[in-house]
Amino acid sequence: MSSFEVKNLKELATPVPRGAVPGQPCGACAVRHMALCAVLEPDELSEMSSMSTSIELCPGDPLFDEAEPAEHMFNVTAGSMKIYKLLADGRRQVTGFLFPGDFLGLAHDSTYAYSAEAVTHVTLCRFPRRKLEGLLHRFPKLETRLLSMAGHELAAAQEQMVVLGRKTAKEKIASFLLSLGRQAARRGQNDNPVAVPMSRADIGDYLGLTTETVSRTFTQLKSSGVIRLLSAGKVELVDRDGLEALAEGL
Amino acid sequence: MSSFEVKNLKELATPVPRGAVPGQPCGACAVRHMALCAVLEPDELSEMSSMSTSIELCPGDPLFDEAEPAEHMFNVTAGSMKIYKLLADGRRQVTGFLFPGDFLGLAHDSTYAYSAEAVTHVTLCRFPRRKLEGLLHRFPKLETRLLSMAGHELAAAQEQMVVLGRKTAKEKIASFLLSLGRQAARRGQNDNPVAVPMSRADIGDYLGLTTETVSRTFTQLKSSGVIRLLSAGKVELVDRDGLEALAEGL
DNA sequence: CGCTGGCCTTGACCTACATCAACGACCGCG
DNA sequence: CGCGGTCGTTGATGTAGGTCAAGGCCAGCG
Repeated sequence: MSSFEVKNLKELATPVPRGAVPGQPCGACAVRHMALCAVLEPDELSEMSSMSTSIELCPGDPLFDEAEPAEHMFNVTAGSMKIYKLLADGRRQVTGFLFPGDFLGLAHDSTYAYSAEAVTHVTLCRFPRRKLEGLLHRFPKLETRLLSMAGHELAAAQEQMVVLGRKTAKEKIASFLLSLGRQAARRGQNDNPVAVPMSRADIGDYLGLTTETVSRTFTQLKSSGVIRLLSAGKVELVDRDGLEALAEGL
Repeated sequence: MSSFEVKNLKELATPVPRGAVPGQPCGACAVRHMALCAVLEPDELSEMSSMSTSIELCPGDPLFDEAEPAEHMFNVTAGSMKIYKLLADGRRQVTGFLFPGDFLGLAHDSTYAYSAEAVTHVTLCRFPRRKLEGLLHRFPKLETRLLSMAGHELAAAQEQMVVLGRKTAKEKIASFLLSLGRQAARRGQNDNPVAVPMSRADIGDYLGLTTETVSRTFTQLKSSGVIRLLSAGKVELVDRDGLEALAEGL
């Protein structure tokens, strides 16, 4: 059994409905109700499905790089990804983590505005950009849906600016854990213990901290009893109210 | 002559085409080609115009507050605004500055996700949210346009995350000045010297710094000869290449 | 079954920026 | 014309978090 398949099985072993099984039609997709395509009727869906390809990535695999021509758009169906931007000297800012149902590839000009890379084993639907844009025009409700998703992302981006610009390390980590929990709950997954599939380095690059500070802050929260660090990247939120107070600096 | 009118005259005295004159039809609007309504035909435009009201604000006037029911959407036609979020203890993060042509009021649920306040004297078009949403559905190209504007904002938000999370004070200020210049150029205004209408405190709250650090960094950039501080909130970018190098940390 | 290479954690030290405080410039106002 | 308030600048000092360095833990592999 190859290492790839082991990883795959691990993913599938989680107790939660996962995304599209490659080769299966969209109708069976576990994340359709959260994804862009949630608003489509069966016949419209099959049209959208006919222009999509299923993609799989292993942890660390890049999906695309910043400034590359944006020829595709994607929908995450299982696993988690990170998107990030780099400075010339290698400093990195992770601008978001993506989970099943999330859309990926909105580019305001013809190139990607950020790089995207798999955090866990990931499956995605891939759409040729041009074709999907055509579909958006033929099905305005798809465009409405995308606008609403973009509005969500914009609000999340502004919230993240507050975290980056005005919160302390402890507040940042507390906010991060709560936000992971909320996102998991929205997808109908376990939000306690919450899955933290990304590395300390990724978390640091998301919150504007170093891995050392992330690590220290985790142990600090653990020592004060508001969280417990479990194995396999799970964190138990022991005192959610306390965590919420910490996140707001109260 | 009231102080309000004096301020108004000051605004109008700038050498650049300003926004809508209250009472004038949209057809005469100086920022229409950059605004949401750019894509409408004259008859469609008059329909949109018929649901809009013209609004004026003096510096410091609030337009709406975070968490307030989002009953309107707006289009800035002249002047500049700031949008921001507050933490419980009063820490503030300015998430953006808005200029003529910018759209304002995208709320993902029924309440505003941030507060908005005038920086200079400002004029806006105000649309009832429900009516504008109806128009979006009747004119899908309006929705396409809004989606494209949201994509721009999303890209800008991600760029700002890099600034907040990974740049030093000097890099932040350099990036900020260049970004102000680019935005001014896009609106066809002077980008050198660039207008910096907001206070040091606002800049600090935008960049995740204190007013003291903003001030010190300005004088540092001035001393090293890359900028000159002129009167009336103008900054001359003496060495734009140098500033660009600084902004990227080179 | 011991080696190797990622991650994560912990410790000692340092620095960029915050904080606290004073003061100058400007402006509308009495 | 002198007064008070706001805003910006500058200086002295403090500190949160960065940097540098050393192990610890664990999984995959020879």
